Amino acid sequence: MLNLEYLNDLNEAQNEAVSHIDGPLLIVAGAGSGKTKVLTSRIAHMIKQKKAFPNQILAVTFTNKAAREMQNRVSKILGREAIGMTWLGTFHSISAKILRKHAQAVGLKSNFSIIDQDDQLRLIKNISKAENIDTKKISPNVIQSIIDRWKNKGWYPDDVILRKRDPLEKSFLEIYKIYQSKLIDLNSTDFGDLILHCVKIFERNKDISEIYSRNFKYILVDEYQDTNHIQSKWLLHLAKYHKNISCVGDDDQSIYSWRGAEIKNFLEFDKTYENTKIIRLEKNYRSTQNILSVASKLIENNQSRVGKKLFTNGESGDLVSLNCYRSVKDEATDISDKIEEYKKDFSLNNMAILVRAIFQTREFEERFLKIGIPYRIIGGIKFYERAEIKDCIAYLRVTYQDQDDLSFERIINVPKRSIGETSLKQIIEFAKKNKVTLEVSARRLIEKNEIKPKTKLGLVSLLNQFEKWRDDLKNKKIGHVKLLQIILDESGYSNMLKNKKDLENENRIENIKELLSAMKEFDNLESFLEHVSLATSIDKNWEGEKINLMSMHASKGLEFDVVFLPGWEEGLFPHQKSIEEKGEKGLEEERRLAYVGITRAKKIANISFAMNRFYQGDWIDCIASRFIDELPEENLKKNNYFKEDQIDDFEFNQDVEFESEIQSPGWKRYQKKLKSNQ
DNA sequence: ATGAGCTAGCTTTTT
DNA sequence: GCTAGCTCAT
Repeated sequence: MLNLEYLNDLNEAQNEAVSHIDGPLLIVAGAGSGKTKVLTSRIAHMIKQKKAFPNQILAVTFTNKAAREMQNRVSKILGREAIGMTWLGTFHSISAKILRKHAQAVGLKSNFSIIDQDDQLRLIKNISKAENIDTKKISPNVIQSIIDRWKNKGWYPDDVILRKRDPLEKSFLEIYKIYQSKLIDLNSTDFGDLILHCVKIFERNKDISEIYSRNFKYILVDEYQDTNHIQSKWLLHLAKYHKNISCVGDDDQSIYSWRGAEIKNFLEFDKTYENTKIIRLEKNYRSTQNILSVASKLIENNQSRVGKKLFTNGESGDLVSLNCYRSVKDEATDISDKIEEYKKDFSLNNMAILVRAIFQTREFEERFLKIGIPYRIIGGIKFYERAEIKDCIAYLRVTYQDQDDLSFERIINVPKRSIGETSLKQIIEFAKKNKVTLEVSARRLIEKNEIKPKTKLGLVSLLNQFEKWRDDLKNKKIGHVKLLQIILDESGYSNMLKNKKDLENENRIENIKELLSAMKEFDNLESFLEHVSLATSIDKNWEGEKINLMSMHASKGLEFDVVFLPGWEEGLFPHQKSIEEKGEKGLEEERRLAYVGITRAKKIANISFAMNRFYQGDWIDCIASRFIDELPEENLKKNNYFKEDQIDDFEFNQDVEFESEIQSPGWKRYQKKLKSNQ
């Protein structure tokens, strides 16, 4: 007897979406309409109905978190049957998996390194230096974004179509050419390559693409509105044989166009795939009617959208608060007072302050520190992007993959080995001339006795250590955790940290300890390095009771009982830059961001703005965001400051005492400590 | 080879 | 106002 219990739990539209298994399907899923539930139930349904084995289902997400969540929820429904979902993961992780099997088809070895944005930038800087490009005229950041854009379009350097208008593009292309061949030399890929190489392999080797497209009987894609051109092409290849592709998304929540996302993929899905069935999930299970009405009215101001009407059977709930404050400090103060109130009914973990720009969190941090509300900031510097962590990874990579010049360069003089800029330049020049890796170059130069004596000492010992660590890894079969400990001790890295006793270094040591413990989760160095390349954070449980501070972008996919949305001021939200750069399109994306923000709230939403803000060194007067005029009056309750006379009474009053308190070293230390503990 | 001193730029950041 | 990144001096 089939256990179809999971179907009972669904509403009509959801049920239809789950049961419609064959053929292309587009699920337009509004905020809080249970899209993850539908996706996971679909997978369960396919397996239960014996439509496919777990390894014949491809399920793609954008984030590791979403992938993990999906895996967990499928497992919950299926139990043991869910084992073997080998193709559930992010675009990048699945691409990496495919690419490792066929690496030689694009000139790589299967143990290639995956570099992040930081390394990308370093590589571009190196190239610019070598090619005598003035980085002031052509900034590496710009080059990087252009290269990414080209890769998102599916262009290798030879495919690039230049726009005549822009004469600079020609030099960008030159750099791109060098950059790309350099990556191959380094046996490395960047994030864009993972997907681009796959698509190129599929295009050039029909036999390979057929293996995969035949295997994937069913394909499911989450957050489809965020896919870019190359990702949609990637999907097209993989869906070619069975054409059973279902995509879930919400055009109203497309907020990553600056990452190359094209809503076009979503809006034109039914043109790309013939006989597409479209199902709308419009029943919202998350928010109260008032919150939903405010969000819906706002988003109706957007022109380019599929259009859907969200509804709920839930109660109307509290009116959405709309508050005007004299200054940002008043805003922070009043919000913290409200938090104290709400704390009686809700857990701090279920409250969030969502901001447009991350600097806005500062005002709240100061306030929370002052009155002792515990908080955590989500976002900011990612764990694996911290310098000390990247150093560790670089050591491991050099040991594992000797072509990785970027890692070599990173750690060659960390800790200090008297290998200065001149010596490094010498090594780089020689490597370039003889087309060898930096490591080989260094070895040759030593043989030829062309390195300064003092430098030679440090360099020889480092190179010998590489040999030793590789022997530890390959022949002595020392585990990866132990290996890193050995490396840190023998390289002098541990001593370097221990000798400099300040708070920052203590944090670094803590972070490395955390890294070591995270490494234990992996079977071997190989799988750990793969994880590191594609992950950004070590998943920590939300320890303790803390209110959450994060950007609206970071809040996508999350929900909270109580949500505060401060700083709704023209210029900040919608952000000036966004409108300047992308005009009406930019404005609509900002509005979608507002929509995402509001719809995070389950029970209580507080929108606010300040009339005065200290911004980039100046006090500036602010006016309410145009979005505020777009909110429906009947669902709002406004505070007193909306009354004229109150505004006239307003007297500017800068709190000097507080300012001096902020700058005290003790405060900074305290803040640093709190930040590192979150 | 390190640090003081100056300048430019300052949105978001799934991988 | 803050800070990263660079230059120039020691």
